[in-house]
Amino acid sequence: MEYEQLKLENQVCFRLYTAARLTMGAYHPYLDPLGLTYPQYLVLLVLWEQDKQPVNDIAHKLLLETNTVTPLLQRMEKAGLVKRTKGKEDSRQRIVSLTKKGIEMREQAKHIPECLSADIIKNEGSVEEISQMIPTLDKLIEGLKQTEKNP
Amino acid sequence: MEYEQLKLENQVCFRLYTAARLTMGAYHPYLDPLGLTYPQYLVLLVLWEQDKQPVNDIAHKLLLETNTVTPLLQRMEKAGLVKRTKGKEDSRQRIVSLTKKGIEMREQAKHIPECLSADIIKNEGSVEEISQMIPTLDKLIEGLKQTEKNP
DNA sequence: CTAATTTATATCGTTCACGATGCAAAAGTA
DNA sequence: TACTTTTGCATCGTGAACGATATAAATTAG
Repeated sequence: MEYEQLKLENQVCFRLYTAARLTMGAYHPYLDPLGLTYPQYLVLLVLWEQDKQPVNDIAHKLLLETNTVTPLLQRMEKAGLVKRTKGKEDSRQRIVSLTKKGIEMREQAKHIPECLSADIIKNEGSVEEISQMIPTLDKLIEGLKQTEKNP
Repeated sequence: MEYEQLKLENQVCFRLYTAARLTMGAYHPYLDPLGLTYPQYLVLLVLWEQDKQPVNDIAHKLLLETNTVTPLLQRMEKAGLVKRTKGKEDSRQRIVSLTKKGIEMREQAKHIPECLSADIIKNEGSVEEISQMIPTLDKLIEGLKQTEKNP
């Protein structure tokens, strides 16, 4: 068959795309009550590890463009989760810091990872098997990061 | 450490999310010249396997909602790739069929899968290793599909 | 020290992705 | 047959994601 490789069934990328979407969906039961979206949750993960970071650092850690992160942070500021202040040394920078609400949310989010693990176990597929993908995904991501740069 | 599990580094989901985004980005060099986006390419994959399908079938195969697929198809119709006609038996249905342009594009897209494989090989990480994720991703997707249904 | 360049962020336009809602056709029920 | 429910698709609003472009501050070059 000449077009065998164009079959959906044979495509890893489609699976990645779908798995990522459905996974984000699996967060809904836990993030909705907190009024968070998944990308907003990711920003909080970054800030919980280290508060007071410029936009660029956050974007870099999430492998996102700043023009994605900026509106995200604006919405999070409006929601009272973070504040954005001008950098002191470099006044081009916007330093993003957690508000009291943003800090406190960590406590409420503490159990989300294990809840998700439990959900995944419940519906077939072990967490171990999924964790085994980590090194491969990391290599894939690392490779694709390079591809972006080299035309 | 109490919040160890909230570290970005320990999260499979973030890797899936990132890998999926970067992978879609890797399609750009091949899809842009054809004037296609990745989801539009996916719709074409579905239609190339079987022409003349109702919106629902396409959405179901891509695991998307119809309210995502409908505007997608409207844009593809405007681009002259598909046409949408009322179903004969069930007039609620919209049957999506390939135009001449949509059919011919298959020939131009034929080599995209191998191009992508080549790109991935080039930047570290073998295709074999990535293909090994397929069964796990399939189980994960199957599990998450169930989770959607059961509250 | 002025001019050109780079950097950090923001804005805009387009395309997904999806929950909520609407609507008309079909199917099921009384 | 009339009525209710379900189904298939569309519309609307919101939040990403990102290319292109803009702007101001910092850096570098001359």
